[in-house]
Amino acid sequence: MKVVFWLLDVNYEKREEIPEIWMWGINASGERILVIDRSFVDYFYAVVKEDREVMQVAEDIKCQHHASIEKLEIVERKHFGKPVKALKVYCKNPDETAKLAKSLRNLESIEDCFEDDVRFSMRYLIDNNISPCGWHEVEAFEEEPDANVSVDKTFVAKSAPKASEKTSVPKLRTLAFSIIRYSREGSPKAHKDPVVIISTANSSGEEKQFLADEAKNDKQMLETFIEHVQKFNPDIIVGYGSNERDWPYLRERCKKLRLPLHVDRTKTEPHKSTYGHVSVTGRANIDLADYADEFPEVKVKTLENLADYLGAAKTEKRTIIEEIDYAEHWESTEKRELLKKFSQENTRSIMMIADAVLDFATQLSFLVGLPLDHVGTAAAGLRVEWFIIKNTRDEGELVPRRTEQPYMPYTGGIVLSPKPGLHEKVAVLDFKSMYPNLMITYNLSPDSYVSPNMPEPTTGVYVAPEVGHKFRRQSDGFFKKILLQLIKARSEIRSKMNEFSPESAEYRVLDARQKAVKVITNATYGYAGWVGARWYIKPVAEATAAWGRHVIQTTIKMAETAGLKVVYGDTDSIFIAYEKKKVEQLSKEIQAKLGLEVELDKVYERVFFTEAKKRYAGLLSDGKLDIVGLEAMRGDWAMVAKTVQEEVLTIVLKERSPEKAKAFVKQFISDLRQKRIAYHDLVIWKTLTKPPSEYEVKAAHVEASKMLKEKGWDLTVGDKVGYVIVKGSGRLYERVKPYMLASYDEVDIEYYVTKQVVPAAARVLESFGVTEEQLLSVQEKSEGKKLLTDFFET
DNA sequence: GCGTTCAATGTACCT
DNA sequence: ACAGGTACATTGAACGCG
Repeated sequence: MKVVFWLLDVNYEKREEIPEIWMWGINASGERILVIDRSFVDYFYAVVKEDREVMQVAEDIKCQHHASIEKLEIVERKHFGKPVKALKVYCKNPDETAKLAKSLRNLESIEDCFEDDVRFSMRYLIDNNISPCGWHEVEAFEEEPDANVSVDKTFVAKSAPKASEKTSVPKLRTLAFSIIRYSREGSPKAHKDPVVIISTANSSGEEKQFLADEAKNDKQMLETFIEHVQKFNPDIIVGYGSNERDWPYLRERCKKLRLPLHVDRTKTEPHKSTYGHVSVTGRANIDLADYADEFPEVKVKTLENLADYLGAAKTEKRTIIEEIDYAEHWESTEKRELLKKFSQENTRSIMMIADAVLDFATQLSFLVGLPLDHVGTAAAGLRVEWFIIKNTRDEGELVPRRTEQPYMPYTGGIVLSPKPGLHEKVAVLDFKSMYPNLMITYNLSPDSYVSPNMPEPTTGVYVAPEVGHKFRRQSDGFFKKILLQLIKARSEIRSKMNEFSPESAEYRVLDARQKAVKVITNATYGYAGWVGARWYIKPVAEATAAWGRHVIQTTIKMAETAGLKVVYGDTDSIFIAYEKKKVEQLSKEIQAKLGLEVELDKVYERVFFTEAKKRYAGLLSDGKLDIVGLEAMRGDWAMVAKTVQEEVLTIVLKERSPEKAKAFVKQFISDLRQKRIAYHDLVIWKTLTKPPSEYEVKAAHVEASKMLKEKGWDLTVGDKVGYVIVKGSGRLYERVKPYMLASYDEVDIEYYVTKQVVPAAARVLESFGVTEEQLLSVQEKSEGKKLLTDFFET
């Protein structure tokens, strides 16, 4: 019978020594099904040395390793575009593929072995062109389901599944959860500290909370929670920080309580995979923290901040309870209610983020071919890499091994020094997807690179400016093929989007898909220059950047020749005085001369530059302000400084009144000194980028993290530390306190005045002759009427 | 011995 | 654990002065 299913998860099991691929899916009628394929045989490639007789080498190996080799084929493949003869070695036991490859690699007749590092289940997906989060068809027969497997039906595949045309996404059951752990002092430890609250919410709109008993025993609660998961039987489980915190804690806690944490579909427990995610067999476990980078506007990526950004704040003002106060809240009858409410709110926030992110996650998984639970934890470079692996199969290109490479930096894009001050009517012209298009135009790819010791092809080469790297003109490299395919796909998706209303499910899915395509397209250049890339060839990235410099420099010259003043530019954009006709004409000329598309990205009514690069603010015709690079956009400045700077920019750009801005700043400083500003707005957040012991100099946020550690609160690399500066003497790092451990009275307000608010404001106002001293002076005359004495203020 | 100078360190941003 | 280019605050040792 023909079975059609949408692939949710895949894993590999071995039953009676037979390797099985298990595909967990959903069929068109919404049944949860398992499709088992017992026919797939793992393999790897052994590339034979050029001077060796391939047949002979094959015979020798077959004899020598007949016990572990299922079969052996002689094949033609490519390695960085170069044709090679290889043996495709099929292995009886997938668990021993790498071992066998390792021993063959030592053979004198073998150059190297490849793809033994592609895991069995990924091998299966790639070879059969199966995409997670996509629909497939398979000839199969139904089998009696295993008692330990919770699905509606189980099938055994008679042949490999085939991708289907269907592009919809089935209705998925999603369960969100968050936990509250009780700890009297410091970070909770699973061996002693119980989980006291688990809050859940699901895609059917139900919310359920589980509580420990009065003696804080959590065993029964955990049991009920596990039952609840099984009963709802979700396809997707979402949490925030769940891979690093919740799952490991629940696992350890359950182990201690001798309770099997059976939340999956096969009665096994969540397990940490090599990719860093926690895998729940038969479901997709997703840690939404892995998608927090999708929201760069949110600087401190707490659950609350993300939810607020996504619109939670509009509905209701929540009370945030710090982890440090959980125990106290649990102990008090009234406060416990607040804690319960807070916990449920957290889960609601998780659901909200899931709504904002899951379409994208699904489409990314479908595009790059990594299972839904892997794709989130996979770093950008690995997402690109799996996409390449999936899409170079038909090329016959072997997947290179990851090798240790020396890091050699190279020159990147050009940044122009801005013309400081205010400018009226400035157009921003930029090249559409400049790097991907350069890679297409000049065939920049790992397999089309012509190294200095290679003979130049008769059909000619492209020679990159400045750096001189050569790439063959004829026969497209796989980067070019892939990028063309991606760009075409995106424009097709975007035109299809027009057929639907922006509110429809179809539109949402398509939008998520075009976003996924864009992400992979734009990351390809970065991938090319990444030393850790399997297909790392430095000249590919270096030549791309060199062509980019050539293009932007040519563009600048053409603009100037056309009589257009260039005010600023960065990598793939130029800011020019806006003269409609001339700019339109220029765009056409650039397109004709360079073969790349330029776009009039925006026109600023007015734009402000300091002398620094990468920092400016522009006013758009709809009254919106674009602030770029300045303190107001940074996460490591106190809110007081950011809001003041934003207001200053607004006044200066909209009203052109530095005087008014100055008055505003002075008023604000006065308010600040009178403590009329929220304590929260004084907190400074900085990331701990390495273990505290590895810092070479003392730093405020590191000292703050040490103080937290003293109190038992562990922070790990990547965490943000929130601190305030308190009164006292000595270096800054000697006057720091974690914000939860300090009070307003201790705060050194003058630090915030002189080192946060004034510098942020002066960054803008100094261009207009307003000095830091003037902002700090108390008796300044208003309305801009300056007295002689104003110039002598200190 | 003390204040000043400046390269190094560290973080976060832009395209 | 995608690239390079850039700004800026703070540290801490070298430096200059006397």
